[in-house]
Amino acid sequence: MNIARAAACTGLPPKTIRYYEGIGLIRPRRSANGYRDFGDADLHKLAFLARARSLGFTIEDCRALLALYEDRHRTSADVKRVAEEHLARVDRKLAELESMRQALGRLVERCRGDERPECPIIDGLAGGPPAPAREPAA
Amino acid sequence: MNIARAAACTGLPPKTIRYYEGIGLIRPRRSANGYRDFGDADLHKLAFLARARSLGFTIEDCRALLALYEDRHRTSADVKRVAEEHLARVDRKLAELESMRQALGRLVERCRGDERPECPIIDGLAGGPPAPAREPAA
DNA sequence: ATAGAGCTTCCCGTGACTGGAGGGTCAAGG
DNA sequence: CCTTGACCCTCCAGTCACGGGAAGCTCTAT
Repeated sequence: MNIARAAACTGLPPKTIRYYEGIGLIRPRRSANGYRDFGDADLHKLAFLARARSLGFTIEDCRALLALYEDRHRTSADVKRVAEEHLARVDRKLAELESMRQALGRLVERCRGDERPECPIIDGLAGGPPAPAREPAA
Repeated sequence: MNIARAAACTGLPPKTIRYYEGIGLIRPRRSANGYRDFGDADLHKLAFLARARSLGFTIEDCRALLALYEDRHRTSADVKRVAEEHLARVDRKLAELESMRQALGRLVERCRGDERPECPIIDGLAGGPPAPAREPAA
């Protein structure tokens, strides 16, 4: 199977598949004409990679997970450790994004968005105090 | 004020400050010896940039926001538009991360993490059906 | 005079691709 | 047999927002 069909099967762009080969994640055979020739095992690995990437695993995580996928003597503890570390990263990122979202939301909320220049967003960024929501600090 | 002190004042690393000058966000004067010399206006801009970046605005957003910050004829609508677009990006990213977190959490939860090779995480990545939480699909 | 800290510029590397140039291969149609 | 167009190949450069480090100049204190 050539690269376009492998791409269609796995949902990965051809460029990405070539990239994965370049960094050693897969090793498809080559036809006599030099074209890549993907077998079932390659397709399974590519689909595996596509799912792992869609869950946010890094390429290096994927490399480790693929090795575990192919190792019949793995332990589920090994797999779980990789996944839990990633989960922790995702949770940290989520917390960071949520705090951004909140701060940003507060600023946007208080901006009238009219034709005048006064703007709590600019003021907030310029370092004015966070400014209370309603009361002008009795 | 030299770069190390400007860095201390704004919380930005010297490297980042040089980078911001490189891409035209700030234009500090130069002393006779060629050292950068930061004035109050530069420090304000740097602090502004630090806050905007910490809210996740891209460098190009920051460029636009700085221009609005310095434009006394801006309208708050202009500012709000930039902020709302960013807010929308943050919300999309949050939704994406939350869905990742959920899928990932489901897999991790179901993995016993013991010494045996059977692993719902690997199975999930390998494309086994999502597999119901408890019931084996009556 | 010298040591050490601080400043300068310049270039390379990051992650995970994506776009494009330049060129070989294949199948169909004239 | 030749051409056209759709494939395929490799290699290089760019993305984003910096960070590391080299090579070299300047300042301060001893």
